[in-house]
Amino acid sequence: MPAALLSRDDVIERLMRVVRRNGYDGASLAELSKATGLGKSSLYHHFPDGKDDMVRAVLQRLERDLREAVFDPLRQPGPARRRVADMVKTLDEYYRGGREACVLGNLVLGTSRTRFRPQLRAIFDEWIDALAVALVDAGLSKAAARRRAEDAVMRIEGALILAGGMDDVSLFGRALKQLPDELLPPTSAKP
Amino acid sequence: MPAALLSRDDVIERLMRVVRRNGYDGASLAELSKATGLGKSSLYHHFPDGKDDMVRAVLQRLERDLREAVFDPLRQPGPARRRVADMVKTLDEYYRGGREACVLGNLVLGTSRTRFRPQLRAIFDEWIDALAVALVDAGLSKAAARRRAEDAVMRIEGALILAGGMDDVSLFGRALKQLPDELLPPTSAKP
DNA sequence: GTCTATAATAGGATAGAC
DNA sequence: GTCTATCCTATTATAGAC
Repeated sequence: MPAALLSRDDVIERLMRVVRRNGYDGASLAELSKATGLGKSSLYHHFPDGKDDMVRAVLQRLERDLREAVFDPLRQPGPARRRVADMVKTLDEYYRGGREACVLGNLVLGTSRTRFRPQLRAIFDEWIDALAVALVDAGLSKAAARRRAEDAVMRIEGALILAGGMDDVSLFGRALKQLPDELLPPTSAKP
Repeated sequence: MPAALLSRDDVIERLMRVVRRNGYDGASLAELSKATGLGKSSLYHHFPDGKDDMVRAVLQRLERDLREAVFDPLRQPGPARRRVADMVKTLDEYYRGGREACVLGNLVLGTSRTRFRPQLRAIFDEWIDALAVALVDAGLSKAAARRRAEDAVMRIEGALILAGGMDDVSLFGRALKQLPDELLPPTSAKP
C-alpha cells in the first residue's frame, strides 16, 4: 500500500488488532494511526470512508483468514472428529487460549451492532455451515448438525466473554476441550 | 436524587439502558444526559468520577437486580428443574428474547475490558454459584454443578452474541429452551 | 440538586505540499 | 502514498449562578 512501508494486507492486520482489542467505539483514529504507522491522512487515502471502511476491510480480511484456517479445513475430507479437533486447536491459538477477544463479538456489541451486520452474518453463517458439514459427515442429520454447529459458535463466543470477565482463561480452555464430545455423536465412522 | 425528578434508582436504570445498548465506549455523556433528563453537571454532581462512577453504579444496581430476580430464586428450596426453568423465563424476558444485549458482555469487550473486572467477576461468579446450588440439588456433584453452571452462562452470553450478529433471535430462544435438559441430570428428584 | 456557560481535549475528517 | 497543518464537532469535565 505505501511506497516503502507496509503492504495493504499488513496495514489491515494492524487495524484488526486494534478493533479486536478495543471494539469499534473504542478504536480511535489516533490508535489506528499509531498501530499502522500511517498518518490519519494516509489512512483516509486508503480508506476514504474512514473507520467504517477500515472495519469493512478488517472483516473481509478476517473472512479470508477464517476460510483458509478454519472453514476450508472443516469442509475437507477426512475423519470428522479430526477436523473438529483441528478447528479447536486453531481457535485456541487464534484466541491465545482465551486471552484475546473476538473481532466479531466486539462488533456485535456497542454502537456497531447493526452497522456491519451483513458482513458479520456472512462470517458467522459460513462458520456454522462449514462446521455443520463436518458434523453431517460424522453422521448427524443436516438439521441436527446445523443446530450443534450454532451451539458451538455460541459456546466459543460465550466462553471468550466469560473468560474475559472472570479473568480466567481456563474457562475458555475447558470449553474448547469439551467441544468435540459435545458436538459429535457417540461413535463416528467416516470416509 | 433530584428534588423533584427521578430517584437515584431511576436515574441509574436509565444509565443502564444506555450502557447496555452502546457499551462503555459508545455511551457518551450527551446520551447519558439525554436518557436521564439530567444535565451533564447534574450527572457529575451525583457521579463525581464521571462515566466510570456511573458504570460502577450500574453494575451495583445490576447485581442487586440479578440477585433478586435470578440468584436468590435459584438458591431457594423447591424442585431444581423448576428453579432452572424460572431462571430461563426471567432471562428470556430480561433480554427480550435475544433482542437486547448484555451489560456484562458489553463491559467485557471494548476498552472497558479490565476497568470493571472486579465487579464483573463478582456478578458472574455469583450467577454461576447460584445456578450450581440448584444443580447440586438436582443431584450433581459440586464440581460437575460448577462446570455446568459455567457452561450455562457461556451459552447465554454466546447466544446473545450470535443472535445479535445474525439478527436471528430464534437462536437465543433455542439456546434458552434447551438449557434445562443440558444442565440437569437425566432424572432428578428433589425436596 | 439543577441549570447555563465555558473550557479543554480528543475525535473524525480534509486541504494541500511534497 | 505520505506528510503537516488545519478544521470542525463531539466529548469530557468544571465553574458558578439559581
